[in-house]
Amino acid sequence: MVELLSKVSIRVNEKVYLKDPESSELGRKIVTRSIDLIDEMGFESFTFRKLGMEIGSTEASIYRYFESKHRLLLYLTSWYWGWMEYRLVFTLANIPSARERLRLAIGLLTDQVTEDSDFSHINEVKLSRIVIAESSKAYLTREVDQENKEGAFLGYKKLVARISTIIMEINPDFRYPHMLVSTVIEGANHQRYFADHLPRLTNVIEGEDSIAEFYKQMVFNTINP
Amino acid sequence: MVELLSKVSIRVNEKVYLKDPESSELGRKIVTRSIDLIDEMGFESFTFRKLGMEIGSTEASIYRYFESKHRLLLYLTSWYWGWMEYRLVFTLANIPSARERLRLAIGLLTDQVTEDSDFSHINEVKLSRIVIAESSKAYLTREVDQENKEGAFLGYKKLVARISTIIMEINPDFRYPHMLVSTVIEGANHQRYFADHLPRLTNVIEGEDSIAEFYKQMVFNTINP
DNA sequence: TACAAAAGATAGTAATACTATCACACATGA
DNA sequence: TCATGTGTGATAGTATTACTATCTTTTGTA
Repeated sequence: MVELLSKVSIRVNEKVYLKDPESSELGRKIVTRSIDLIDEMGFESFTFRKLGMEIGSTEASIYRYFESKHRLLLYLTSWYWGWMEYRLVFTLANIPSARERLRLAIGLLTDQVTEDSDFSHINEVKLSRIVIAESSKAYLTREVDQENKEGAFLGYKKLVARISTIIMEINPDFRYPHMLVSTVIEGANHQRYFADHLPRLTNVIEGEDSIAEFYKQMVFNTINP
Repeated sequence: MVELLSKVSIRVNEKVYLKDPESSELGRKIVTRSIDLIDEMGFESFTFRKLGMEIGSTEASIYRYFESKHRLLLYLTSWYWGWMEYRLVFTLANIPSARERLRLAIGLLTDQVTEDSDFSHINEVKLSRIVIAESSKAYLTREVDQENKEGAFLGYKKLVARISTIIMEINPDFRYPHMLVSTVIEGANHQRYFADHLPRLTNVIEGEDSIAEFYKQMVFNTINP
């Protein structure tokens, strides 16, 4: 899989960038180092000026790739959902049982990302931390409707749709598949954040992945009581 | 209840403000009008300068009440969770059945707030929209640990703890009560936002409150399969 | 070698999120 | 009645941010 992946790149909707960052050395550096910086200092403190200094370039050059730092965040989150869908397709290939496919899918969405797959210039461990702490800010803005029209959230929606399909295979009468899947994705991210910062809002049990465990229980009991 | 409430005020942890906004006319105006403005223009575009102009005062005067606009957001969200807990206690009083209490609690958390209770200078309908669209930003910052230490999130944690207790009454073996409750609260808010802006991430069925319905199903099936 | 496209260098702007200082109105209490 | 202090208003100032504009230099390629 790693070999195959090394020949593949995740496509991000072209509306979120001005110039494809995959198309040049500078573009890839912008992406790689922005992930480092946002992970270190948080999205609020991150600026194109700081990034420029880090990569030995300038603000102006970065603006040729991304219209704003918000668009860069859209790029990073879109890439992440694209990557997730990619992993999902491979993970579920040739598994006949729908229940087993759903189990694997929930695992993928809720397990902690602990290994950098190393098939790109993107560090997925750091990126997953960014998604946990910052991805809500990608859509909680006044520009959400416009950006949605432009397709900025297609990757997320495709992922949700794909898993909803599995749920409908298991129980065609279940009325809220999209709601359930997006609850799991957002929920798992929030619970990981709570575990680190607001532990009284969650239940982390030493030595087990409670979050993955909880959401598996929740999904199966909800769709097939 | 309305009469009783008119004599009561929601207490917010005093660390989030410099001077209690309930203690003066100006303070109450700051809170009332900031809710209007944030609801209208979003938290990003909202500034103390604009608020000052709205209430015929100045930036400097507002800064005497709140250290920053972020602290004001903490105040508003804390007030909201305090108000929720208050309503919860009244709603659940004298209901012997734990299952019925849980049902009512989930309803309170997930139903849309459509009426301004009119017992304070705070418009709860607008505030609930702010909570839906902006409250994640109250804790998704690098200052979360410090602010948590100061007690900025106590209201939220108390509410979660209170509902968790009911769950434990129903099923003492359930291992993730806090996780379930915070998943419901955050989930319901996100789903309302999705319904308005990213409808393919949810399932809104015309003429019924799908969100409340879904989370009730989810909770009961999860704790008592 | 010629030429365009990409990147770098530099400068500038309006707005933001504060901070600092001073003046003044007004209520209280001695 | 005067002194005092508190709360508020008015004004100004700062560092930083999120861009934009323009010009020059480098680099790949035909």
